[in-house]
Amino acid sequence: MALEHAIVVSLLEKPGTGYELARRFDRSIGFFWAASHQQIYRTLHRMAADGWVDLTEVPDEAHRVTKVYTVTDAGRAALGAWMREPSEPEQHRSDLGVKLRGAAFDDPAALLADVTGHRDAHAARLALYREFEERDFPAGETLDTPRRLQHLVLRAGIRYEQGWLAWCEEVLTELGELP
Amino acid sequence: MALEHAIVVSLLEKPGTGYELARRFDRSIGFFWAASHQQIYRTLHRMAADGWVDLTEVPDEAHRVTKVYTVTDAGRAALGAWMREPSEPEQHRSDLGVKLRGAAFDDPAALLADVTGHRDAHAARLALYREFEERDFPAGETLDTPRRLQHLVLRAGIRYEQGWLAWCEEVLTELGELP
DNA sequence: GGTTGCACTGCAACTAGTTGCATACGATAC
DNA sequence: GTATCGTATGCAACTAGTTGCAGTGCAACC
Repeated sequence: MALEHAIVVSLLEKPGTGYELARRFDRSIGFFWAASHQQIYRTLHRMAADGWVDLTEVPDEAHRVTKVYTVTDAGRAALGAWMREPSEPEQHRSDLGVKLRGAAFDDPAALLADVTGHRDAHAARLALYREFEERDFPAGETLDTPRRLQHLVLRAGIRYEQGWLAWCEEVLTELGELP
Repeated sequence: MALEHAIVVSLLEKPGTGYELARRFDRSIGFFWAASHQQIYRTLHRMAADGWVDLTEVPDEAHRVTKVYTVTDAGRAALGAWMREPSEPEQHRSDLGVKLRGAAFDDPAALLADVTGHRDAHAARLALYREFEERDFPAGETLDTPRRLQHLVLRAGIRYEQGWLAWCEEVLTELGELP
């Protein structure tokens, strides 16, 4: 499991509240590790109990008390230990894969709408990632280590979306050619 | 959720016992939808209660009673209904992504072993998929509809592994170039 | 003839993730 | 002035998935 670790990394990059974390998980980090706000709040409680994070109650601009979390040395050590452990190769689960095999017992054309939707979603996300790449990691520029690491993560997202997009196109072509 | 649906598809392809299903999920179907035997047994019970499958107790070669499951009309109808529903675009979760961003606060070289392991795992799986493709879907041969659909599913696996493999290589190169 | 291995089924307890709701405050909309 | 929206935190109940264990019975090993 890596939600704890993803939270540690995000808080090392910048301390923040549960709500802020939830928003980061809707964007940057969330592109390779999704989590809902309920999950985040619950995990933060556990992490605080385990001593991975400290919290300070801080009034925000609207004078309401919010809880700002910071990583402790213990949390950082736990991250280091986890980074040195081997992890499982990524495993994909594909609804469309199941549906395609199911289509042998039904009408393959019934899948056109869903595959088209996936293609569009992957295309949109790919476009977004490419924008990030152009904006944050322009070619020919020398980047420092943290930026190069961030770029690598974005590269994974780009390759991932490219792969699915190309596959969706392939499926649409094939489905169109079936009797 | 698609475990029920994946089981329906597998049982439509060929009726079988829970154990046989578990083995199929270790191979073919499992390449795009993993499930443990405990999950499968539990789900089969629920599906039988819901009338999606029928079971007949059949003695195997060793005269022990095993339960062979077959899809009912209701199960088949449920599959058809699900196939017509839109599904979520696939979402990836990557331990390595988290680790790479974490490496900014630690030693990036500590990741070399893990990334190498992922590269090897993806390369091995890609080789396996390519073997399947050459064996079952030789180029230039005309295939019937179910086979073409199966081939498309395998193509997804090939593209997926290619993508991750290329990314791992990219990461290893970059990590080697860091100060 | 005991051990090991595999086919086969399953329970119990756990962790992870989802869904739906509740609450509270300030700002902006109309 | 009240309705609605965004920030912020959280509980409760559920579904999904994992881990560890346990039992039966055949076959083959040696």
